[in-house]
Amino acid sequence: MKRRPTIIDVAKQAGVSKTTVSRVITGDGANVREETVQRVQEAVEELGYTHNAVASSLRTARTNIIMLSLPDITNPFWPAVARGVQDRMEKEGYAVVFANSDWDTEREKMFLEMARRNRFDAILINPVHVSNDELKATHIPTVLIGSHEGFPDFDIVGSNTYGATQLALTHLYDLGHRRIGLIRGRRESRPGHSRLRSYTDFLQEKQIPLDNSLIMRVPFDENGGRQALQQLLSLSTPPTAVLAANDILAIGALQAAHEAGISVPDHLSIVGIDDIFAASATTPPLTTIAKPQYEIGKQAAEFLLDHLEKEPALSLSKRPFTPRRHLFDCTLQQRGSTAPPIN
Amino acid sequence: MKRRPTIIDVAKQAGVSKTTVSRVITGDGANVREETVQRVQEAVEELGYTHNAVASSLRTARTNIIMLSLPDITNPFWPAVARGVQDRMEKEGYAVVFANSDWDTEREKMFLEMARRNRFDAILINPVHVSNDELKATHIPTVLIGSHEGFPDFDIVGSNTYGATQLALTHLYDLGHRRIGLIRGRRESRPGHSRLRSYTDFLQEKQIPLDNSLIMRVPFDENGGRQALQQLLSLSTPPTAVLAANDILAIGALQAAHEAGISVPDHLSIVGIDDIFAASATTPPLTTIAKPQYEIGKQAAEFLLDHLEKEPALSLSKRPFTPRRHLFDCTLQQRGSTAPPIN
DNA sequence: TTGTAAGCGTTATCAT
DNA sequence: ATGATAACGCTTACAA
Repeated sequence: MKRRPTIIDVAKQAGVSKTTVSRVITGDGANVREETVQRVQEAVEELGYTHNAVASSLRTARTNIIMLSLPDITNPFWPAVARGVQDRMEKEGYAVVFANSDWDTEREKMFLEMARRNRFDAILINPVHVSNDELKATHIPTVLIGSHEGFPDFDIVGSNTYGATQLALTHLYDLGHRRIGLIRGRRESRPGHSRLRSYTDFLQEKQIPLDNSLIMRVPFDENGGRQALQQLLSLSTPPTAVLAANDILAIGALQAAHEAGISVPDHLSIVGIDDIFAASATTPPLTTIAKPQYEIGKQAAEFLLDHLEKEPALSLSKRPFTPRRHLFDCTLQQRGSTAPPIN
Repeated sequence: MKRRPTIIDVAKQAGVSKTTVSRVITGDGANVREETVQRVQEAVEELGYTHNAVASSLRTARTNIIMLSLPDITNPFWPAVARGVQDRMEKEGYAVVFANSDWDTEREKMFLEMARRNRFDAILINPVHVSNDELKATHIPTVLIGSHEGFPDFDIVGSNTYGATQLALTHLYDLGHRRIGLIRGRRESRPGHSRLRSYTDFLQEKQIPLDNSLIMRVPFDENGGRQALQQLLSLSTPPTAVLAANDILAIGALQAAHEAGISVPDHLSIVGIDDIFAASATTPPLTTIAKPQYEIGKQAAEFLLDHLEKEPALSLSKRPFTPRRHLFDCTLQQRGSTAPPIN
């Protein structure tokens, strides 16, 4: 039973000190003779040595691991974002740990604790229940994903949800719709607000009276969308168009429409938000507001790297911190689920 | 600038030795007086101490982190599997690092190297390019996900791809189809084989002559499916039904059919495999073969835990190892994209 | 350019 | 039931 070789073994084999080995391995080769580098590398080969990142982390206080905390990895929106994050962070040598809170408060907090215990270098999070102060208390450099308010102490990357909603509503309005339903996710409290605000602002601007029976609040999944639409259809004067807070809800609504024998877009227009893969696979393909998911992830990583390059521990506490927000604009992805109202 | 408190600080505060603190923290409280436990815990509270997992790992040679290596996290199949893995592993206190190889050989290998350097406790992988021996060389307990052959040294969890294919073909055959196209993914070399074998076996059993022009091999995405179907439709006698190796390909094919003005299922039946979310969102909803994705992930985690509970380092090398394979049966999810052929 | 030696924060071993 | 002390494998002043 041979244990794994350490730098000491390598040092012996190469006939140098472990310091020198360390210098070679960390690429700090600047101050090592070329010939010595060779000898060390040969020894590494021969022994099949692998650098022990754990020991290194203990010494350097950097793990090169970051955490990405998300509410629901099975919503296709997030994997696309995650890829942007990963592509960028990997390039800098960071590994990305996924934390899937499943909308659960305790889990979300547990993950923060995990990040602390494991001394992860940074956190990227779409906060669902966790507060600004709780995030600050981790003392870990953190960047938020999602257009959230109430987080004055952090950089935020997201999309312009307010604008996205306006875009969708304008599209419907221009087609001639005046009675427009809104399907919101129940859990999505914070961004949900910005959608709602955008909705009411829009109605006001267009001088359309607000009808609360047109606003549905349902669980954030396909079935939620289905239920919401069923209820909307049962109104004495149903809407001629519906905006759903995301594509999953919209697809559920679309299915409910099919099931109810309502033809989309002839008798009902439906718009989603996100532009996930499935949006283009429905019939009719879903008109939706596209968010640059990959870019969002990438930009979030970029912000994080800024924090990491400076003094990791101090970035939050010390110098006056002005949070940056990068909200990507969204674009209308016009497909087949919207058309002028029939009458 | 106060550094983070260590067990030494806690020990001082509580008036005990750091050994005792360690005992309390690791839950090894068996041999500590209740009163002492109290004192230590109070000190922990007061100082805001968090256990340093890195230092602990260095000493114990366990990180409580496992790696999940996947080819494409944006294929909705995998997040569902991942959730099963995470739910199970979390319960045992493990964190899960995602590695997204994006079908790239170098990246996949790089991730193995990462797992070694970081001393991850185990690897869960859907191997795309990596070989049995390369996996063995990591000396890290590993379990495979996916129905792969050529990996004699590892436990495998997956689904019965061969059976799934038979199921789909039988369904089409029973509907009356005799000319059935097959759309395979180009990259998916190994499981692709088992689908192909199942396909040819089936034809043979039913005494249908094999027509190679009915077998398409395309990139593993929506566009691949689209292209494949276009080509199949351009044949002098096109197939009356098509089986796609996964739902993404099937959805691409479905779209191509729409675009070509071919009505599904009236003029063409399409079957997918996986039953991802989008499969039920298409019109017509896709008939497909459902795999128990969450269960697959959970079972894989279960196998892994077996390895972890025994001597981690020895599980591969020592005692005679009989690999287990747990292949879940798949079920036909009959929806709207299949019907008897028209003639 | 290279080596010596002192940590990093734990846990394991052995005493007491 | 508790404590002293030696690892764990690496990085980093400081010396040479």
